[in-house]
Amino acid sequence: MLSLKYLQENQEEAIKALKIKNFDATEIIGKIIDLDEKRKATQAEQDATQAEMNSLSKEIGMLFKSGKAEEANAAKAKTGELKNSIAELNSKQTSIVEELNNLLLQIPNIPHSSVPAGKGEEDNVIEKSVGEAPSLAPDAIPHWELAKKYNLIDFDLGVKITGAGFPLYRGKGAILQRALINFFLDENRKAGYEEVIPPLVVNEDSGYGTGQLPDKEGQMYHVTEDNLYLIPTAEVPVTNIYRDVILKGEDFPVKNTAYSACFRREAGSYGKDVRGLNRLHQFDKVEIVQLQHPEKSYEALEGMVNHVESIIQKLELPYRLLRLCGGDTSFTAALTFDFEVYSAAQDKWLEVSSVSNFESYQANRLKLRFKDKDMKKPQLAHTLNGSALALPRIVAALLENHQTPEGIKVPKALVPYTGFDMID
RNA sequence: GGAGAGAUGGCAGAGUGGUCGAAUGCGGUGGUCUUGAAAACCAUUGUACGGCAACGUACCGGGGGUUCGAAUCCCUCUCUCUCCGCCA
Repeated sequence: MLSLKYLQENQEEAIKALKIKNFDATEIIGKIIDLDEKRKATQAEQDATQAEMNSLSKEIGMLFKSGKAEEANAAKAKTGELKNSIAELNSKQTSIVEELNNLLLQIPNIPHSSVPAGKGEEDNVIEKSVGEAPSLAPDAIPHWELAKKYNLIDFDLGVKITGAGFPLYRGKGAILQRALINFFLDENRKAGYEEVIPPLVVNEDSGYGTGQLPDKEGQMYHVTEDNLYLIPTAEVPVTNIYRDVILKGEDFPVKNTAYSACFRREAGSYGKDVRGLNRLHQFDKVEIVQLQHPEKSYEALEGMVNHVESIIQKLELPYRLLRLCGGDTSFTAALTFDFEVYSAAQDKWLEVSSVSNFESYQANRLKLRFKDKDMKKPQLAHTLNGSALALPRIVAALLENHQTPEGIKVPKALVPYTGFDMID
């Protein structure tokens, strides 16, 4: 969420910038600023009353100690009224703060000045397009058929065991998964990211910390018995490492990478987009997370984009880089770049990575701050994350783009990890 | 699953109803001394909100209660540890 202070100091600017995200903030920001005035006034009144109460209590203690029981009891009589008004002010304050918070949570992150206006996918800006779609044989087939042909993925068995969207990888298909995970982790480690293996299940606090709760509650699998949630991405447990943390300035940059299985209910997605590996309930992903000094977060974003790009290049896949427009940038991001890989057999672009700078939007809710020696008060850090990379669509693109009449060619960089150079 | 113990500042650890935002030790920061460092000594060292400031208010795992007054007493939840059981 945005900080109150920012909104107070930059009201006009914020309203203008949020229009890029097609969000009219005029009314809500006005309400917030009014409410905060109320909050301050009520707080001041409450503090003063409490101060009076405190000193009266102290006095009573002294009186009792010095044996003046009568005076003490007289003073006691006065406390009842104070007590009532404190309770009253307190409940008033609680509801003001609650309302204020609710409103704050409804405002999306301010988009970066370079975010283009636009309504949806079609307005995203293609930053670059690299590599050419391979000229496939006329009988080229989509990955779900390739997966069957070479016995790599058994979707039917997944349905039998669990349900749709939970594929079973086998043989070279399973090895390919493991190879990709290790390849990605190694690449990330070489780029300075510390590897972590986080829990795959998180508690409510963590869900709120990264903003999955309360708004996206329905998208996560919920273990009601223990009130825990299956993670939709490693971003959740990894970013929550830093919840309620105050870093030192010299700790930056903090760089973590994690492989995890990801679980998404994907309630409401049906149809041809869910064919094969395009959209799953359980999938594998290697994530990168960075915490940065506010002055350096955009430099870091660029570094992350370049890093992800280098991995895709090593996989020998044709890709393009998109700068998301306001309408397609997520609620919490300030600037997002998407990588899409071309699937020749499906004749469509598949999103394989999304790299975003959240600036202090996530950090504010997480209470992730840093403090330099010369700083009086802790300041919010910037958080960034990206997929490096998500497996299913990479696998789909690898199978489809590298298919030959003899079999599927494994990219050179991956061979040391798979132990074979051809799937046949 | 059963029985018990516990949760206090960056860490360790005192504090069982008022003078406690909290002793003490360690750590951190600044300084004195030193050619430099170490040691020693001195000072300082939580977060949030309000206020130009002085200062005020809140926070001793979370929530609720008793009381004029709660870190301290009561209830409840969560978590951690120990033992037993079960088990990868």
